[in-house]
Amino acid sequence: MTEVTTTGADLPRLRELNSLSIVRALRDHPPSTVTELSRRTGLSRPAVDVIAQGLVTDGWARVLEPGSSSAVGRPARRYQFRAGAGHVLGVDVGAHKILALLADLDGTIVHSVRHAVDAQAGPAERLAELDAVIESCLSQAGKSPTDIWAVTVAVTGAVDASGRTSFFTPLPGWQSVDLTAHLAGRFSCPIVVENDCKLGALGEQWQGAATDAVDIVYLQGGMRTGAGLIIDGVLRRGFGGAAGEIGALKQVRWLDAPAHLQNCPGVPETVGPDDAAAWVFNAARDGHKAARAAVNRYVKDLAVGAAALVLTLDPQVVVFGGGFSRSADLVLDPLRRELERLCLRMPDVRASTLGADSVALGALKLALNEVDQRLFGGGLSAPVAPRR
Amino acid sequence: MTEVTTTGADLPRLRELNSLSIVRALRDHPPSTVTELSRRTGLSRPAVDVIAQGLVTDGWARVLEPGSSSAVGRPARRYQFRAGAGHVLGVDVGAHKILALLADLDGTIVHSVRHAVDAQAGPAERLAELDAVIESCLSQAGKSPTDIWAVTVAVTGAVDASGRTSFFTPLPGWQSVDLTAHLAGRFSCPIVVENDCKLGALGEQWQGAATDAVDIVYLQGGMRTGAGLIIDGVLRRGFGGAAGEIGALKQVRWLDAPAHLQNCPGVPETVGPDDAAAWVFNAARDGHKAARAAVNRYVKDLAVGAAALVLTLDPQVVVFGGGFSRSADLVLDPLRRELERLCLRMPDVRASTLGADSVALGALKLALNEVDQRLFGGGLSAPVAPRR
DNA sequence: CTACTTTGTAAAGCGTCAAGCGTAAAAAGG
DNA sequence: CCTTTTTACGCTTGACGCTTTACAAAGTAG
Repeated sequence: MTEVTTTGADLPRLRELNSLSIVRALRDHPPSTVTELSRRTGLSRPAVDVIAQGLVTDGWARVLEPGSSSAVGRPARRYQFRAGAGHVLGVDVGAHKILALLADLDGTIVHSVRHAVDAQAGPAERLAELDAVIESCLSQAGKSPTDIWAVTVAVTGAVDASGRTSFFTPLPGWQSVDLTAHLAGRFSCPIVVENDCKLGALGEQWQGAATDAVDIVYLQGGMRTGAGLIIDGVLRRGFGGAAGEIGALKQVRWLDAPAHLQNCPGVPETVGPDDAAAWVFNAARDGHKAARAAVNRYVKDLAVGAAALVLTLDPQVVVFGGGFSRSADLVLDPLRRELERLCLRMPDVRASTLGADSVALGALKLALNEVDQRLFGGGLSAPVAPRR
Repeated sequence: MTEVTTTGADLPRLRELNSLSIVRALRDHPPSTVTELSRRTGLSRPAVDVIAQGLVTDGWARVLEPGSSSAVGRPARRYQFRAGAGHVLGVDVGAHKILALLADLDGTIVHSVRHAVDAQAGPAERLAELDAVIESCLSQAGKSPTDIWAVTVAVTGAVDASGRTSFFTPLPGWQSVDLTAHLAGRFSCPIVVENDCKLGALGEQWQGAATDAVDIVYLQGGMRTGAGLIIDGVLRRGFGGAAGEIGALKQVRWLDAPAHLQNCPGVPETVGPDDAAAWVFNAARDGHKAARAAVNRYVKDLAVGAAALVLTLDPQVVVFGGGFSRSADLVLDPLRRELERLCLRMPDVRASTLGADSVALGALKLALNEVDQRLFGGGLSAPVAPRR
């Protein structure tokens, strides 16, 4: 499914292309017979056989000798992509928690570690916690940093064009942190830092509520409101990495939208500011009048920005994710009503199915994409970790 | 530069791919020697020679026998892409005029015809005028409809996903018109109907103010305000063809923005409503106080929608086009100031260099793209007009 | 005219894939 | 247990397309 530029191609290149095509077919349906691969790629059986054997000697695939086959006829040898040849790491550095996911090249999650972090923690403390999470995730899975082929870290705030620094962020003291540089000492593989909303969108497209769509607006509803955009199947960063930051427009009341929930009258003293929103949602669900009004005001403000995104992009799907997506049952219907009122063509409005994990999963997916691009983008090199 | 999906490829496919690569190299630098092509494509000289000769016999290229060569060594035979093998038509159906451009496969304009149309004309009259423009454009260039390989028509209003009907439009009585069906009788080639703002964006990217950019927001400023979006080099229509219609949001005062100019106090009675805006711009340029204020109010309203687009997409360039782009000298600076105030990362703000022609040129480009996709998308068929 | 440079073209060699056919390995049926 | 059927394996042959090499052709520079 990947694309290669059409320049002059000679025979070795042709074989490389066909090898790639077999690798892809192998990854899509893990244990495949030669005949299946032949059918899927359009290549002849002998060709597939030779290539598959080459992949085995190169270390890209392993062969499963025929076990108990229930079918009639000679049981076929099966080839399998060696997903365990490399691993990738996706990390979500949030305000309250740090979540690391370790996965193999198939995207199968091997291990995950989640640590709680104080929202007020300074950058040094947060970085130390990040290191601890990564360290324990690797060691508990029995992996070393050299086994990792790509790392993606999700942070709040926009990430600039080089994918390096986040030039503004709500995390205290986080502006001056160069995460890439910080991790460069530990990993020699590619390191990507990306905005959390964008990665949330990627996660929902990969394994969440929008696997069927290619034009997606992902709304992150939480103490901070944001958006991630997928257009024609590809995550869009914008020229300077600031795509989706419609919340910066004052007419779009995203900055103040969560305040409707936090400042809702009737929240007990015992409920902290971080839990106020959850309390309001629960109260609204129970019929609490002021809470319902607060939720409605929140959705009304959310919808203005959402409408701006929808009118700009005309997406197929709008996914509501983020911390408040647990209360999507209260949000979705009024959000739909508002969008119906404001938009020309109504998109499909859905709740996130990944919840709080969407960002880390998106980070994982971006790391996998990075590996794909490096290893399969131009030619098929040996299965070793790419270097920066 | 075009992409092909990586499926299994055999030898004939390889040669097809290389033929394509040569065709492209040939189109980029028209009269090329075999050695040049060999260097550009990476193929060996004999291979290029064989393929080029094949292209000549197929009718895709012609050969120029060596003339007076100033260089040392044996003078080289030169191959040239036969741009005249086919032609495409781009038509802009505006409120006041219909403009048709006829070009060869290189995009070189062979002929153009412009007719004025009464803005109040009904659909029947407008369609008749469209037919007349196309008819005279073809006949004056000595072409018949069978010489045309693709037609694109620009209309105001959104165009739905199938590219067929425009489901709302400011042109009187235009809703019920099925332009594709109307033209299908005359042409057997692909016919595409598209929104004028989107095509304006394409035109500016192709030959206008944004040839260097791949992330472009095109603003159409005129009696109607609209936008076209190019992201990562590709014109984006949105899932339902309604991308860029941010003007439908009431908070974005695009609907009323031109009214600031039309209702400006001090416009003489003798100036009709269609010319009021032009008068106001001229007056503002002469220092007329009320006119300057009206222009500023116009730009302020324009900027809100522009900011929404910029914040959503974070483009590299914003191009100001449409009828008012003749007065870009008055618009650009205040527009920049407003965007600077509203946006996170400031894009490059430029005036259209194509003016009123950008839409028709964009239509031409879309028709050329259509031909490219049909003919060069998968394999290299004979040079004949593609059929729907 | 000769030396030199560059292009055009032919021949040889190699790598890749498709087609075809015999063989191997299992299950099903007698 | 043996035969038949079914499917996969693996080999050979042939065709195709590209590269390399070599050499003739067509110009310029001296």
